[in-house]
Formats: sequence, C-alpha cells, structure tokens
Amino acid sequence: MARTAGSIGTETAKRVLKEALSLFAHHGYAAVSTRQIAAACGLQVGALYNHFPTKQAILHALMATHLRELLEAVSNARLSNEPSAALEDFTRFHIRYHIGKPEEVFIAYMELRNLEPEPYAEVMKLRQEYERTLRGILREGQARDVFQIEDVPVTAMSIISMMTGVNTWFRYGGRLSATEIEEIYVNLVLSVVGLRKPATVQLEEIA
Amino acid sequence: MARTAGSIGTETAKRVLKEALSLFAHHGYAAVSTRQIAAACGLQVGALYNHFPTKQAILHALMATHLRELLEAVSNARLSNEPSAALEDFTRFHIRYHIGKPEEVFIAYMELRNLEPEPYAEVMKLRQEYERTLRGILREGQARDVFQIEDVPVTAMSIISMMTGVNTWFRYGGRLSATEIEEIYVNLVLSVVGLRKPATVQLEEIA
DNA sequence: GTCTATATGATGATAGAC
DNA sequence: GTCTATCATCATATAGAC
Repeated sequence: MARTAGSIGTETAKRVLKEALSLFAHHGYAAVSTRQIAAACGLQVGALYNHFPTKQAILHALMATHLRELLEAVSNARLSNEPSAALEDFTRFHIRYHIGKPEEVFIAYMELRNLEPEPYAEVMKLRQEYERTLRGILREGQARDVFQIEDVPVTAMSIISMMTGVNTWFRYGGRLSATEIEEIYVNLVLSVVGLRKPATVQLEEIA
Repeated sequence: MARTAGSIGTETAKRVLKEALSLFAHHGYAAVSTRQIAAACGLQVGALYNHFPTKQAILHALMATHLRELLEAVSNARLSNEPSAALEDFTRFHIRYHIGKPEEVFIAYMELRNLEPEPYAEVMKLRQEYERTLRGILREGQARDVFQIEDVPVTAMSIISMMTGVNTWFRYGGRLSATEIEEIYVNLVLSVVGLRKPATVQLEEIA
C-alpha cells in the first residue's frame, strides 16, 4: 500500500522518497515531473503509481515524515529542566538536526503552499507542535526571571528563524565546521534572551 | 522593449509585473502558467510576449527590481554613524520595508532556484550587497568595542534570517501592530550583539 | 510490481491577421 | 500591441499485458 505518510513499507517506496527528496530540494516540487522521479529510481512512470496515488502524496509523505521524525528526535533529546540549560540543549539539537537534514528542512519550509488544505493543516500542526517546545522553555525561563523576554511568541519565532537560517548558507567544507557553528549559535540564542555563556572568546577579547 | 529588468516602461508591462508578483507569491513560479498571468491582466497569452521574451524574464525583473529598490531605500535611510544607533536604524528599516512588501520578499527568497545561472548570479550579487551593509555596521561596532560579536558573518546572517522571518507569520490585524513588532525586533537584534535598549518593559519588570 | 501504451489536457512559445 | 490559431512538448494519471 504505502499510501499513508506514517508507514512507508517497501524498498521501492523508500527509494522513491529518497530520489524525490533530492529532486524536490534542488528544483522545487512543481518543477519536477513524475517522469524525472521515476527515472531517478530506474522505473517507468506507471510503476510510481503502485506506491503513491499522486505526486502530491509523495510530497506530503516527505514533509510529514520529516516533521514526525523531528518531533520524535526532540522528544528523545531529553532537554534540561533548568531553562537556560534547556535553551542551550534545544539550540544544539536544532542546529545539529537541521544541518544534518538540509533537504528535508528546505522542502518542509518551501513547499507548504503545494499541499492541499487537509495535508497542509496536518503539516502545520506538526510544525506548531515543535515551536511549542521552544515557547515552553522561554515561558519557563521568563517565569523564573532568568530570561529577559519582551514577547514570548515573537521571540520564539525569531529564534527559530535565526537557527533555521543556517541552512541557507552553511556548506560542509566551508570556513566553519558544524561544531563551531553550533557553539556560535548557542551564544547567539542565549543573547536573545539576555544571557550569554560565560568565559568564551568574546569575553577574553574584551578583558 | 521592456526586456531589461531595470527599465520597465509601458503601463501594460507594469501591469504584468504586478499580477505576476501576486500569482508567483501565492502559488509559486513553476505552478503559475503564462495563461494565468495573461488572464489576470485581461490579455491573451500572445500579448504577454510583446513585453517579456520569456516567463523567466518576468521573474527576473521582479527579483532584480525588488532588490535594487531595497538597496536604494537602505541607501536613502541615512543610517547613523554610531554603531548601536546604526544597528537600530537598520533593524527598523528592514522590518518596516519587509513587512510592507511581503510578496516581493517572498519571491526574492523562494524562487532563486528558478533563475538561469546568469540572472541568478546578478540577483545574488544584489542580495550580498545588502548583507554587506549589515556586516559593515557589525564590524564597526566590534572595532569600537560596543558590540560583543563572536563571528561577524554568522551574526549578520543570523540577524537577517531573524528579521526576515517576520514575513512567515506577520499578518495585519493580528495581535501585534507593525510598530510594536518593530520595537520588539530592535530589542532582539540589539540583544544579539550584547546590547539592550535601556529603560524598556523588561527592565522595569526585573527591578 | 513493472512494463508499454495511451487518454486527456496543459504548457511555453510563435506566426500572422488586424 | 493585441488577437486567434497553432506547434511541439510536456504533464498527471490510467489500463491492461506480462
């Protein structure tokens, strides 16, 4: 069957998702034809429809799977109970996860408008569930007076935009390693809530 | 002629750009047909080609015009010479400009991959020119020891991602007005470089 | 499950009349 | 400058043989 986004069974279906992921990320969903996807899998067009009822079902499966895996991963990340440590944990998790899955992230952000209302609503719900994790951390830190936050929802969206932005410029083999970027972003994000990790480079420079 | 991005003369050409802007922003470049654009202008397809040689030329004109206007506007914004004031000026400018032109911004970020190498390179150059303005401010503030910045390029991209992110969630008539959002973002951006506007809400809360 | 063949319609772009 | 008509190609999706 392999019709639902949650359970993709067969090897061929997995292959289709893998190739479609790459093609959609590079050229955009609307610009990729089912023939291209089939060819990349070593199939003819007709065979594709044994695994997915429509082209859009492939897109939906990619997005929903990505977001579900993201939610599962952040749930497994076991963030600290202390707000500033939790925010650091969340930042490291987000940067690492997003740098590791640039194509999935790109599609999940760029191809939303190609979804029909129903799958769109489902995907948006998953996204908001992830954003809620961050808002929870921010609210907790605000309540305990360890964060300086003017507006929690806006700050949460800002932090997410800031962090997800790495995917627009980061390339392996560039000036900075993924680990270095992670460290920089921890400082950037903590700064946003009025904190700053003590005893790092920029403090030494000032002293 | 109206073939080059810089100079679009006739009324009809302007109309085409206006309608294409809206259609591309809503459905995506690849998903919009030339017939749709023509119909929105009250034309037949053939007439479109009196004004633009290809569909992609319309996209290119939209992106290049937007970025050129953005550069002109930021140049006219007369940013302060003092780094922290300049950063505040830049933030206010960026938020205001981007909230005011959501469709242009959306297209300029989302449809880059639909450009051929040459127009792509031109558009990227314009984008980088804008980013350079912010990097200049950050470097100046770093040199004068008023900003705490670990890495100027990464911080610049973070700030731009953060600010441009408003366009993904801001809607007129929502909880916050454009002015309120501008104020919040000034604080967020100054926080990123280790500053915070004095005597605002969150300081009173702490006291 | 995959193939070939095909239905049905839309696509970007052009030609030539007015 | 716009129209109508058309080209050649491509699209998604389906049917039926193997």
